[in-house]
Amino acid sequence: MVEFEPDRFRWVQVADILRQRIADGTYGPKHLLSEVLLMQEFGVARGTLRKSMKLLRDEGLIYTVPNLGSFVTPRDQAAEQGDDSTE
Amino acid sequence: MVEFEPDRFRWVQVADILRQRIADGTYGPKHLLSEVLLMQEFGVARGTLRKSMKLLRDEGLIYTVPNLGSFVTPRDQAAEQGDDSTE
DNA sequence: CTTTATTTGTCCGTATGTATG
DNA sequence: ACATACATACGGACAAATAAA
Repeated sequence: MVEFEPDRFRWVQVADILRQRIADGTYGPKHLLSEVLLMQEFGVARGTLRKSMKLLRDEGLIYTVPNLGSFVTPRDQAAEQGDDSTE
Repeated sequence: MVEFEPDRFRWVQVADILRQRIADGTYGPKHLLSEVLLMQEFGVARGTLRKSMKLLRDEGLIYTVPNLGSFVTPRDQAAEQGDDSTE
């Protein structure tokens, strides 16, 4: 459960937590940011979470594929070159 | 087509109708409660119908098998012995 | 074994209504 | 009047499992 400060808007606090997780590396480039899971985790409504997601999307931290999900934007796409080939 | 009262939520009214049909015997133990068919019959969205189904499932009136369908919970499982349908 | 159809599970996008500050 | 926050309700789209041909 997440503690929310009454002074700051919830959707701002949620966005702040998500932003930190992205910077922290908790959410990798392939991590799915599901609205349903996140709204359950934070205990907020969908509209609230979507507002947070919109902020992160506006910042370029995540990108959303309609009917699929939202994912973390890779910081360096070129880094994929030197990586594997097993895929 | 089903008439919905504006005062009560649709998913509650749908659940009420389905509950009555189960008690009525319209839906037997082997009857498949298809989401697609029911949403077409009641003229509601899938999310609405799924909410009604969740309520009935929570009440124990129906059970849902993933990727298969939802069925009416037999009141008396032993009754299946002496009872057999033309199927 | 492959294909097709059916069904549930889950995802996002959108709009509306209600309550609160 | 306005923004926040929640719940309801609609729609479309994709994935996975099951059953049947």
